[in-house]
Amino acid sequence: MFRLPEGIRHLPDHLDRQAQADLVEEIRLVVAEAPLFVPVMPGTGKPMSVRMTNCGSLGWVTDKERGYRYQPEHPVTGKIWPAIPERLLWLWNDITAYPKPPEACLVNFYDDTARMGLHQDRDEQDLAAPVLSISLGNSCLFRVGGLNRKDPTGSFKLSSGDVVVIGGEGRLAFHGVDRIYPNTSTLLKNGGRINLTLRRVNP
DNA sequence: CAGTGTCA
DNA sequence: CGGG
Repeated sequence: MFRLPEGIRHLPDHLDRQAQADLVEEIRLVVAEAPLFVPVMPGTGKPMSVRMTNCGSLGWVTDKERGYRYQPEHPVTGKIWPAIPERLLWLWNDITAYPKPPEACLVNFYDDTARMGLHQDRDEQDLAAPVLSISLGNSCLFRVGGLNRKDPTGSFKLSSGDVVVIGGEGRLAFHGVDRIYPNTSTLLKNGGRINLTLRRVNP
């Protein structure tokens, strides 16, 4: 039997179509300034299947030598990240009510074959802050486990406009994306899925 | 022997 | 399955 960890809340269809389209437009501007890059595994340098960028005062990056970390600059252009769009800050306040604003908004782009293996979000110093996840575009199968990699897992579908809050005991739960369902949304004209995750890094 | 990896 |  699998129980979703306490602190992980799925808010289906939280954003209406217009709100989703507005976010996509904002993300287009972010990507124009901070181009998508291919993250690689620490140590091996093996590329991941997603492409990513960030906005905020800090962005999550990874490379072969230095591994996972947050830094103020884009790893390719060396420029500071664009600001987090205001509507995302409103959403963070509305949903989490966390007293400090997010410092990083990780933008993950999944093409229809991309996946994300089970992992924990533990590169943030402030583990008391929740992570807020927003799904745009094609649906995906999202998998959640427990605090240990081998704990039992369960999965559910995430659709465009869904929001997931990952906090409390679920904050360090393993999670990942098993697969993208092609042609399940018309929001992104070139297909794929965008996931935005808002994170507080410093306590 | 793990890995925000891959394949059957 | 197997790089580092």
